[in-house]
Amino acid sequence: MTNDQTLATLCKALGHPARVAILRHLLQVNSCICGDIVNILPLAQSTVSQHLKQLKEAGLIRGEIEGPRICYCADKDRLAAFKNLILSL
Amino acid sequence: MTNDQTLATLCKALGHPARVAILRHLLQVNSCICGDIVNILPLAQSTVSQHLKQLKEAGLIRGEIEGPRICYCADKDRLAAFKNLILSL
DNA sequence: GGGCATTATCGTATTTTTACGATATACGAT
DNA sequence: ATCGTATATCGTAAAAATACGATAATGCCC
Repeated sequence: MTNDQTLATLCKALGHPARVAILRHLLQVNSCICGDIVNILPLAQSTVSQHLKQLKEAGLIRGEIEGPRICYCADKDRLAAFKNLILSL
Repeated sequence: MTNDQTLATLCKALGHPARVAILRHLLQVNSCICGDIVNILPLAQSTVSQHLKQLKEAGLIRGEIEGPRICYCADKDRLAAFKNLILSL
């Protein structure tokens, strides 16, 4: 994957306000909540799950199984790499 | 427009490798070429024109009429604002 | 094991994006 | 005025994104 493609992929992942909001929230609350995101956003649970999947596929967040629930958190290394790619423009 | 929405809009504009390539090229060649972009990318002229339109609508590039051709250049202020929004994450 | 809570996935409808060719528009040059 | 070049726009087809409800899957607790 070229740098341009990586950058485009990461940008695309953040190319929706809901996903920006999700990432920002995960960065704020260091403890990784998940169902709370559904409560915060005005979207159905399945829609939030889809957005989470897209962020996960882009590598911006990770999800760890924790009992019956899944605990998401931001991948700060990946975010840092994203910032560097943007700054390289 | 909230910060999240602005960030999402800018990210969406760069959420395609062709548009990343266009922006990067405009930043490299300070003189604003246009038809050259069509030669560089493996895309039809109309498709390139559409990508330019999206970048222009996001404010990342500007187009100035220069005789029969239109001269595009990157909007460095807007790009700087984008970088700041990303860094604020 | 049965029920409860949490999350993912499926199916689907609607909208948006992407890409192209064809056509229109604008301008300089002849 | 006509031609050629450069760019935008239109029309359209195919693919992808977005959103939802319904359903499945997972794991705790009784």
